[in-house]
Amino acid sequence: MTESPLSAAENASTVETVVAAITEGVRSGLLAPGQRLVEADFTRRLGVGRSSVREAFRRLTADGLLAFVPHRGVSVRQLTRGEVDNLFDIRGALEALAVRLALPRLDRAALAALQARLDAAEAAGDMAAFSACNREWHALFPAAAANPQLAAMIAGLGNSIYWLQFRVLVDRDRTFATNAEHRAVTAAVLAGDAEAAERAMRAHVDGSRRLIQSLPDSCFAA
Amino acid sequence: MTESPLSAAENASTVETVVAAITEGVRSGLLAPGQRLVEADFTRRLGVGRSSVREAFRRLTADGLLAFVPHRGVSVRQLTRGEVDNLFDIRGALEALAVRLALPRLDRAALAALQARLDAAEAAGDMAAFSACNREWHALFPAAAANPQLAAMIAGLGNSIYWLQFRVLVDRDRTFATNAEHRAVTAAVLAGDAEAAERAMRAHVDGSRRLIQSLPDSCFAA
DNA sequence: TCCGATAAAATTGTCGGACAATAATGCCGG
DNA sequence: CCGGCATTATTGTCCGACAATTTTATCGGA
Repeated sequence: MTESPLSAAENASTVETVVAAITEGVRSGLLAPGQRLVEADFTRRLGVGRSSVREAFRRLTADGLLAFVPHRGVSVRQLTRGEVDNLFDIRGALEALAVRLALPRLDRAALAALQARLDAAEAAGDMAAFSACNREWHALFPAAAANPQLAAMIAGLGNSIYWLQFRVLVDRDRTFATNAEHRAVTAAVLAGDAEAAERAMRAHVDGSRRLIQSLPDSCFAA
Repeated sequence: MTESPLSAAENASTVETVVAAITEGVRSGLLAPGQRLVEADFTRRLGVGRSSVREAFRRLTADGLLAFVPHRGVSVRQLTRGEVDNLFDIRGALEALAVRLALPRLDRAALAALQARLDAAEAAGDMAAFSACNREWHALFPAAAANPQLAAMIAGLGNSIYWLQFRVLVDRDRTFATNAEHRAVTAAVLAGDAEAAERAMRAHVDGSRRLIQSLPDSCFAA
């Protein structure tokens, strides 16, 4: 997870270099969703052996970033509308769990951090800053939950739907709605009301789901 | 996911053969938890190349069955008490979600199947049969939920804690308790009460958690 | 004897080549 | 225009090799 965005050929192993390169390509849009990735391509362009490329492919497949079909190689994963919906069901349950687990463990500093991200998101000028604040706010709960496996799962879900994230959030109304939902969760957390916090987080995930589902068919796989 | 229990060397690819062999070894206890697996060992014993063994290792690592450390290879995964507890938190949330999603989709046949597994579990003579019925009963919900990703996640969690399963359930009292918990979930499902069914499933998972946590330290990793 | 440092062995990480198996592509006759 | 066949491209698997790293064995000194 979370490598430095560029220059990955420093202290990392060869396969991690490849993993970083592909991740970068997918996130930057250079590798389009559904696009097929050919081993020989990467061996040449990156100057590494086939072993490393194949292992990187497999690792990214396990992470949900690539899709693998026997005898046909891997391609940048693209989900159907139904699969995205399925993932949002799971995400709702896991994020709610993260909030419930995190709540009794949030100290004064963590609560302040929550509030800070909220304020920063509201004050953000551009979409990149807004998106970054949101991600950081979301990550605070899994981090505080003292459950690394849960955090990894939530991060994995985020990977799977990342390619959709930067098609939305360009909507001014939605930023306001998102801020409001985040405020509702934060308020419940500050009040120490686990039930309400869970409910608010589920509602927030559902809001995000509805937004994503409103995208045109062209954003999804067949 | 879900391979045929035996005779895996027939129509499958080489790496699937290796995967099946290792899975069998772990499940049968031939490969003890924490035991290190050496590539050269399997290349010789199974008569396959290093590529296949390495890929099988990676695939099983992604599945949670093996643990991987760079430059030190893989070993049969063994979890600490805390990690098991973390997984049970996740499992509770996901199984509850599976029940909620499955409930409106269970037709007459599925409900009958639920009841049948329940009855079979109560009538089971030996532990193996009892355990099998329980697994089948549990699997009905993810299957009916029409959410393959959720089913895969729950199956993965099951893999991670499988090595503990056959250390318990040797307790006569616990079989009764398990049956009672399963009956409670089934009853709520038959009544169409999603809230109660979710609660009952959470309670069941927690019962299983308590049982596992009562095992001695020797069953867990450091 | 016990301990730490060094040397040897074992194991993994990566490369390159090779070939069979399978899928994708193009050609050609109908 | 279409179906069947040959060609090509790509993946699946094996092999051998060597560097990097870890583990084990050896040995000298306190």
